[in-house]
Amino acid sequence: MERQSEIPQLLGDLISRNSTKLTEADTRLLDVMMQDPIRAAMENGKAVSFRAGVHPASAVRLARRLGFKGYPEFRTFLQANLIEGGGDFESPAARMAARLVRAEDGGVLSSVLDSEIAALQQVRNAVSDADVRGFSEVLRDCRRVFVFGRGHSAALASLIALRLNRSGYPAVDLASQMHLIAEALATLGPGDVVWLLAFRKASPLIHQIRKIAAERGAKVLALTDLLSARIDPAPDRQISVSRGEAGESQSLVVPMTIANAVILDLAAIDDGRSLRALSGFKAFRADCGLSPVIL
Amino acid sequence: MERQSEIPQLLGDLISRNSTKLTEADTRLLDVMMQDPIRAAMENGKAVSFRAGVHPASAVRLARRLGFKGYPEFRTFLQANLIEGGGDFESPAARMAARLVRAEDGGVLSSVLDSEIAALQQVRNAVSDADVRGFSEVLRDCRRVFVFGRGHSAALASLIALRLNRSGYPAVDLASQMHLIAEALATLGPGDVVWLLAFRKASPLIHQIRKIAAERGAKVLALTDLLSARIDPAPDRQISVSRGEAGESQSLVVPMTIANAVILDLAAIDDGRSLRALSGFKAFRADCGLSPVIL
DNA sequence: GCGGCACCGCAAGAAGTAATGCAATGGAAA
DNA sequence: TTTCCATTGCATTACTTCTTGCGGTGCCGC
Repeated sequence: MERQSEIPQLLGDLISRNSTKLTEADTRLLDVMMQDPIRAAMENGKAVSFRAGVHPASAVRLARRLGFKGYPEFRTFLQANLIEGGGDFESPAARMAARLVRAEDGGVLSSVLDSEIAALQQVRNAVSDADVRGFSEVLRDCRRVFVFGRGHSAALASLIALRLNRSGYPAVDLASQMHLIAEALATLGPGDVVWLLAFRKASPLIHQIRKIAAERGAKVLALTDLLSARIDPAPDRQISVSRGEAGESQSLVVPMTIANAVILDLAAIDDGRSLRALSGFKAFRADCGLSPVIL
Repeated sequence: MERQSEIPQLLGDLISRNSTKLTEADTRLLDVMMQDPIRAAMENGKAVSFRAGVHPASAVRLARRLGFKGYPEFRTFLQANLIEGGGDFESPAARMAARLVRAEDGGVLSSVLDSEIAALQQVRNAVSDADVRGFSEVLRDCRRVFVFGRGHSAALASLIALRLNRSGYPAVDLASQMHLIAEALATLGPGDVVWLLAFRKASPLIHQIRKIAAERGAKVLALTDLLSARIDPAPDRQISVSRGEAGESQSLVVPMTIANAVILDLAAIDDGRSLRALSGFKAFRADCGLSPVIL
């Protein structure tokens, strides 16, 4: 099949090449397709031809006329066009291949960078601004925050608690207070928020804490990967991100970035509370009289 | 079907709503879908399940578990989500416009992602594989590691210490042991390594610790940004990176990624020591008899 | 260690989609 | 006007995709 050697890169190209032999029905079909290429690439021949007001058989014949073996092959072409042309959306396979090539000639660093960047790119698809806003709204309206994570997530939990405190939101890192955890949970009530972090394996403690929060009417935020997404009862707000490539990514880059976005968004919706607290903290540190060694 | 009155606007939403009943196969499928929602919306159940490495039947069952009548209805939902909400793959121009609109009305997430990705890209120019290797070699040949960071860096320090320990390198996070810091430093000697972390403002403690390490013949690694790069006397190895735009990027993404690269590189040059320790740790956790609540 | 339970893959059957032979319509040339 | 040809729509056939009952397997609680 010589078409392979000269696959038109665009639908428009393809049309102009064959414009002489196009019929009335073909035109109607292509018109509909050009108006909404996304739908065209997703729908099946029957649906497209219905929208074009022609018989499904015409869609098949158009595909063949354009040089494809059948309609499915035509649709595959449309899809490939969209995905490739889409800029950020290389196919995962292509991305993986690129990474392997780079990993071969480069060292560890560039391959780590590649995989972190790819993971961050994927966040665009997996997490919406509404998700972030959901978290920040809950935080804005709460009295106290308890952050909890075990293992690697513990580091992230302490960072989140630190940043929330500096933004004027009373936050406690439960993991660093394990010996006081019962006391902390005992005072939990409506108006409090528990922010859970779980990756790769949700600690049983996570579930117990979630249960206690439910009983006491505290809200629950959960930032997890898909492996740890099962929390019962479901958190009030949850953001689940892909755990990335098959490789055991130990990285906290993605969740940390999401947490950063939440805290930044919080500052955008709390009428200056965060900003005031931050500058207050700065001033305090400057002239509190404490030794700089301690700070 | 009452689902119609409350159709979740996003796949993520839908996952968190049903997160409790998701199975292993479901997770694999959703993972693949989240990584490339466009493909997922276009492909049929068979293709998606193949990419996820599960049986097509699992795709159907996932769809039903999520509340759809069957897989086709699930795919229709995915498509609808993309068309109205995402705009993730309109023409490049349209996408750019959409991004601007989103950024204007507060799309914090994507701007955070952009700046983190840009910061990671810069690392390629600022840090070489030789720098990474320099760190990992020092770590490989040392007896003990002391990691130190204040403020935000403290979270990173604890993460580094945790990972080094799991890799079989005795490491202590000094910041979490502030009350014992004198005792720890008192035993410092040749063969020990101090890994310093400093960003935006090097704590005076950093300099004192560096001085003590010099007197006692311990090696010093420093991971800093350019503002905190002046440590006297100079560390044995130092990596200085820009943490992103001039804006007050509080993010630890860049240093964390470099630390990850170092630890990964360490595993590549220590003849299996890291790998053995990691699998040893895994085995220990599995049958040490300790309550999983603690771990 | 033994039942009970949930999950997964398999494979047969059901549903839906695509392809093709055939007849009807409409237009152009003889 | 008649004939021929292209194109469309319909209906049937062929094919792909989806669904579902069944048996094997692993895990948890007893």
